[in-house]
Amino acid sequence: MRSPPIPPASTAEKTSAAGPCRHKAESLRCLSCILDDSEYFSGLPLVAKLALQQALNIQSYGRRDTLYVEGKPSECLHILISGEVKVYKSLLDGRQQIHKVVSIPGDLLACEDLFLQSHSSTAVTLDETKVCFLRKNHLFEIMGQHRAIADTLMQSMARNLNAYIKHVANLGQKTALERVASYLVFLQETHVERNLRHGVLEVSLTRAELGEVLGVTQRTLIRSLKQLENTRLISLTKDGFVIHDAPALKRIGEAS
Amino acid sequence: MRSPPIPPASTAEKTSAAGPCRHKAESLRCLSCILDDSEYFSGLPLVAKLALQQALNIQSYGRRDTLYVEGKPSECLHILISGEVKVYKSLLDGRQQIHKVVSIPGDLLACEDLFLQSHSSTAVTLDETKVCFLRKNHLFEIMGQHRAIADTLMQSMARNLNAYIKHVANLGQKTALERVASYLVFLQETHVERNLRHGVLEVSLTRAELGEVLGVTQRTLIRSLKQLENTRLISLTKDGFVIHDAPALKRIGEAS
DNA sequence: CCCTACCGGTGACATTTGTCATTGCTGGTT
DNA sequence: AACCAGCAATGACAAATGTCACCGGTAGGG
Repeated sequence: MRSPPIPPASTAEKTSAAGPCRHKAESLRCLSCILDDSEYFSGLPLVAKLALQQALNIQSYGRRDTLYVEGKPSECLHILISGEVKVYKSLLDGRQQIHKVVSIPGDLLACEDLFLQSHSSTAVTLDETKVCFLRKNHLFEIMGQHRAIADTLMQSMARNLNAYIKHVANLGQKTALERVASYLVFLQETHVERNLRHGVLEVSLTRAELGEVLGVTQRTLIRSLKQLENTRLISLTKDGFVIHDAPALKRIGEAS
Repeated sequence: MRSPPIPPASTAEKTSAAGPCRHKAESLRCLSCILDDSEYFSGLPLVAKLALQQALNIQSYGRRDTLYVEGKPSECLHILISGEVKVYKSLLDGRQQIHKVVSIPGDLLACEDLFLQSHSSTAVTLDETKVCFLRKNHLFEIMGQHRAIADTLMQSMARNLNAYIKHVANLGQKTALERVASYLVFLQETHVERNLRHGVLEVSLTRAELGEVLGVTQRTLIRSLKQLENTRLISLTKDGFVIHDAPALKRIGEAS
């Protein structure tokens, strides 16, 4: 009974212009540095990284392109190179629940669907985005040869699991204001060396989407933001949020 | 601002009376059949199972005993043998969010904390319960020798992850009634060969706890149950729920 | 036996959140 | 310049949910 149904998926094939992969020379060169830069993969032994590299393919997407769709067969694991992707589930009447926004290079996409026949959620880019992907059977094969890769994957899954646990705690027992506050703190903490320009927290989600992350409507999201602004904890600027009093925000959003 | 704070933890050491582990002869005999019975471990090669068995210890708990506490060092992985355990997080003011109720023999407890220094949640028994546990360093050692165990663990983690994803979808975008309906369906589906006696769905949670699972207060939980009863979809009996029209419930709780 | 504690359930009311219609701003297009 | 689409924001009102005080049954303990 809310927003209109899911927009049609405009799958992309184009190799878009602004590839923010720090190197001009694409392909292997780029892949190799992805693995090195990533907090998760950089610890792998060299042979393992090489084996991975050879199985990877790069793909570029534009804004609001679809990576994969809920219910469709799940065949690949994706690794984010650059850009941002929202991952969500839809209800029949159009309500959407955004589970996460994946924006850290090296983060995995669809790793929760690794042992499932089909995708449990839909992934759509927010920006120009590059990912590399890896067929499941290929991955399992490599994992058999390199234990370190299985370990890495398991840790990544554990991290994911803990993110979801935190999300459940937020959605389950907090008021709208508390959710907003703790999400802002979360954003600031995770984006501190990246999307934070001149103290302004840039967010690529619309107000409605932010609401879908936090399980509230656009109306109450705005109400809560306003309330935080009125109490001087944040400011709303044209291109993002400015956080004035992070400790106070943290206190409001406090769970345990 | 709601219920009183967390009850004190009365850790148990007793070997309680009603050990529902199908065999009288405890110890190794029992452990071996746990691994065989469990959907997750039964597929393991024999050597792997033997290695696991030797690292396991059995522990018995009474009702409302604490297995582990949020924030305390996380040192073991637990495997449920029998009984039921609720896993939850607390907010400062006493609000609790129950993440899951673990009740299937062979299910893992604290596997989300495997790579964490301390437990991210608290686990308390609902019934007389037996678990076996396994020190982390021991586990990692065994995993190194038997790849199959690492695989099993990863799959278990993936299953867990998907359960949380489903939970997020419920809590995020559904009304109280929808949550209750989909939880009842979930209970019926997962407990169909176990807790379902004469068509009555027995639940060991209080109304307040059920509310904490679904992220609503006791009051609205009861309201929703009543509404479902008034529309003849379920009945409330002294010892549980009777589901009359599962398809209709499913339709109400439908996400996708 | 009474007493008490706990649990399920209810009513009345307060508060929060959702719905809907509307405004104004902005950037892009013609 | 005129127009349009998309987004942020607001007000008024409706509906859902939470809070609180209370009742009644029941199981366990002295």
